[in-house]
Amino acid sequence: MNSFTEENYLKSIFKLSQKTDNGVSTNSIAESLETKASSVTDMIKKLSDKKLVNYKKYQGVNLTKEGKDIAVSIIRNHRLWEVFLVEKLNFKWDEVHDLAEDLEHINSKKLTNQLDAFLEYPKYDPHGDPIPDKDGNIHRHLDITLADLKTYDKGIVVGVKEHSKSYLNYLETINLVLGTEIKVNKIVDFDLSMSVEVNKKESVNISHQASKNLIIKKSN
Amino acid sequence: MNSFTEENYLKSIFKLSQKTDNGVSTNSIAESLETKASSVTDMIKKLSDKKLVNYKKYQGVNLTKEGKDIAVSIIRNHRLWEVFLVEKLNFKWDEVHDLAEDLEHINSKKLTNQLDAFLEYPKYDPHGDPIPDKDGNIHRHLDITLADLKTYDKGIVVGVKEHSKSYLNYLETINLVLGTEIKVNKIVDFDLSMSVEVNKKESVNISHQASKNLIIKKSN
DNA sequence: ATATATTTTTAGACTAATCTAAAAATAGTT
DNA sequence: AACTATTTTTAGATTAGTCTAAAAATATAT
Ligand SMILES: [Mn+2]
Ligand SMILES: [Mn+2]
Ligand SMILES: [Mn+2]
Ligand SMILES: [Mn+2]
Repeated sequence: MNSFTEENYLKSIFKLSQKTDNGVSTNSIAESLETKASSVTDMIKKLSDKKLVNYKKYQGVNLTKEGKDIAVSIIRNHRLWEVFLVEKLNFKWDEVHDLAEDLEHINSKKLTNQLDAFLEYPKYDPHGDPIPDKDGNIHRHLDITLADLKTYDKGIVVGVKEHSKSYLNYLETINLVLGTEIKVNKIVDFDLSMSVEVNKKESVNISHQASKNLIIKKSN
Repeated sequence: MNSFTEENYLKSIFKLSQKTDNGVSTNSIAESLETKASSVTDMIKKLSDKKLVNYKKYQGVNLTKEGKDIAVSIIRNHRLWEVFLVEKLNFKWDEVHDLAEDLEHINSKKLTNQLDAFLEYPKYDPHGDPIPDKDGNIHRHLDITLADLKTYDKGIVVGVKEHSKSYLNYLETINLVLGTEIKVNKIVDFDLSMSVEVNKKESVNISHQASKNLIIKKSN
């Protein structure tokens, strides 16, 4: 089987490959895994020997079908466990990621599928990220953020692009959790900060930094 | 923190120390972990440096308070996860041990305690083994096995001393699962095999090998 | 008490994953 | 096209955990 380390590389390469058309660069992997480029090169060779990535020196890597399947199944595990922790064990959405990083490596198709059934086949995790189904299909949200909206646009909060505790905590204090209805009341052209109506009540001020990480489903 | 490997050594030493009054021998650890004595010696030194075991060369080891606490918490995790898998995810009692071997190393007090609460504070795991509570207290069954009973003794199956798939499967085929009422009808003095009445109905024949691994609570 | 058998430890080597420092390849700039 | 900067790879070392083979300590038997 594959080690935890190998699985983390595959997951990282999968996520990075969605942000680029070319191969995934050695440095970008190193950065995302907080390791050194030389370590990445070594691991890439290993994954290449195992036919989990396609690799030509200096050209970056791409996942093979098999490598991608493994990556997606780990992401599926991660997000299902996050749902479990929040829905069944009363964790908050800002507390589950690190635990899921460990739990995602428990390798059992039966466990994953039974957990999925137990949770009644959730489509999204506590951060709005889509959960790949049994066959690896992922239904992504349209990539519209609060920062993309115009004055008087309305919508519903459906996800976050930034998963740090501080950001999630902040959102909670201003009531911008998943499912919240919002309406843009004003956009300050100087710094692109916004005044946003939350659940038809209070207006809150939100920086561009914050608004561009909040995924919205426009509601007309 | 401690690695998976260190945790497995601690767990193994804890279990072995319950079967002996002296220190736990290097060879017994090696056997239980399916490794070599030389590897055990190395690891013991490491655990000793970390003050998790007391060790004098050639004298065997004993857990320190801290080492014991870690071992017990891992056993607590293991057994809670087994309950979860059986009660919530519809696993059979012979399918859960290997998964629990991995899950037990997920290290989070909060996770463990929330899981315990979610399962409504179970006292025993699917094999009848006692689950240590939050403070590490373990309420063991009296160590009476079916093989200890006399003719016409009655009792209830409350646990197993052997956890192999083949034994658990066999018990299921003859309906000797946890909670089953039994009565000893006959003991063959030649091979100590028994004829046992199960749930006041069928009588089954059981070898000594099988009966001495079944833990019974005598019912008068 | 001495010889023999068993257990435990040491010595030295191997693998996976990592690192630093240096070399090689690629990309960007004048 | 030539120089410079950046990225990637290589070379060599390190650490955790393991192994085999041999040495040392302890236990058992005569
Ligand atoms: Mn996460
Ligand atoms: Mn998530
Ligand atoms: Mn078990
Ligand atoms: Mn058990």
